[in-house]
Amino acid sequence: MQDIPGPAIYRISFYLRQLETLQRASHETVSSKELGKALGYSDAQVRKDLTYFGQFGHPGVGYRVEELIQRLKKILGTDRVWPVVLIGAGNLGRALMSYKGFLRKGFQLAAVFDADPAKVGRRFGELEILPMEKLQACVHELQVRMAIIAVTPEAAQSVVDLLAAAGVRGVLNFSPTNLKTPPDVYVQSVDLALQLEQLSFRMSMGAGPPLAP
Amino acid sequence: MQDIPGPAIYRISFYLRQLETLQRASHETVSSKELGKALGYSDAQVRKDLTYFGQFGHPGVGYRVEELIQRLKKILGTDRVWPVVLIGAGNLGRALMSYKGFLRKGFQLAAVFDADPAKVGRRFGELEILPMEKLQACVHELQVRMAIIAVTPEAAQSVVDLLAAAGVRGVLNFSPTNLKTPPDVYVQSVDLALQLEQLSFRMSMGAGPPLAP
DNA sequence: TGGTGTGAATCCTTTCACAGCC
DNA sequence: GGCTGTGAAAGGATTCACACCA
Repeated sequence: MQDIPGPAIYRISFYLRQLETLQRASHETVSSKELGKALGYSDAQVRKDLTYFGQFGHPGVGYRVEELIQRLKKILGTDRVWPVVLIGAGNLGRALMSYKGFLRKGFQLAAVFDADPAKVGRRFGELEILPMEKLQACVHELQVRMAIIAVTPEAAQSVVDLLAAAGVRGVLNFSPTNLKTPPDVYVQSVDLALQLEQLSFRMSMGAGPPLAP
Repeated sequence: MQDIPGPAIYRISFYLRQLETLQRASHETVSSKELGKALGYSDAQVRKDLTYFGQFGHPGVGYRVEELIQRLKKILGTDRVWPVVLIGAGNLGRALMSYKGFLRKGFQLAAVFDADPAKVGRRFGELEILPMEKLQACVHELQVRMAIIAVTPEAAQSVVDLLAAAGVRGVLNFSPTNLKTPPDVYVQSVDLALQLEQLSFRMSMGAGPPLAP
């Protein structure tokens, strides 16, 4: 597979999300023009993006919704269920524990950990909060490759080090800090307050049209 | 102000975050090289980004941390406190209600709304959950320009329409759906499950280095 | 020496435009 | 007619390299 623009990979997720909406509305096929319009991209952009990964379209017809969904899931690696561990059972962590959207996309919270002894042992639905000492064994046992971090920024680096050592290869980080990892561990960060800051900037500028994402 | 690359605006937020970390560690000045290294950017990138907004550096010295923080805050519009309303008091919404990071960046939750009568009236700390009927009046009264949406994807579009009509100009959307707004309303979306999906993709590809954000 | 600011050059991404297919 | 896939062209963003400054 040659090299694919970073933004295109991001858009693939949006195509999939929109296709699932179309599927619920019983659309059998969709053209690059329709798909693009729904998401604010050009038709050429849609076609180019999709052909980075293969030839999924049918000339004169468009793309078959069901077929394209299956293909994109395979590309994104969500054609199966991934076990995920969550570190940090504070306000945000607990909200993530009961967030339905993860399972819908094929991610299952397998275990939750927290360093605070006061929290360890408490149950939320299926899940009991475990002490950090059990992290390594759990990751090995359940073959966990992905983790979500929702701890304080001060603790985040040491947690990600632990995770990397235990064999985790991908981390979704909600702590507002930059994490250093070996090159074989991929970190995706979401800083909630930073998102509001971006909003504030666009508005201070006079809220024109959205610039590049 | 001429046109600034979209990614650069995003990086400005990261520069600010890193500068605040440096400030806490009592650094007086920082060079573009140091700042870039901490965040994984080149020194040229840092200088180019900053000069889109003005000339903040001191040749031979670097950038003065305190000074640059003030300048960037002004650029991002966070040199003051913005009142923000939150719509949706489900799991995620309640976590956001008590998220400390917002206030630290100059965003204050002014009110919370939910359509569910069972939730209306319940208190969390300072905040009481209000019925949707009070939204319009509240936005006017408190001069609210920004909102956070944490409702179901089905409800999100009608909520954003309400907000736009009430005068809100910026929306941070946590619902996994595409929102249509007039061009003077800016929407910043965060799809939590989509973030995991991106992680899954990178890992399926063999978890190379992070591509463009 | 150590550092910024910046035009020029390079690199990457998106759009255009059209051949080919249903 | 409608639509995809794709090489070529255009448009943006990043890096280079150097003038200039403390």
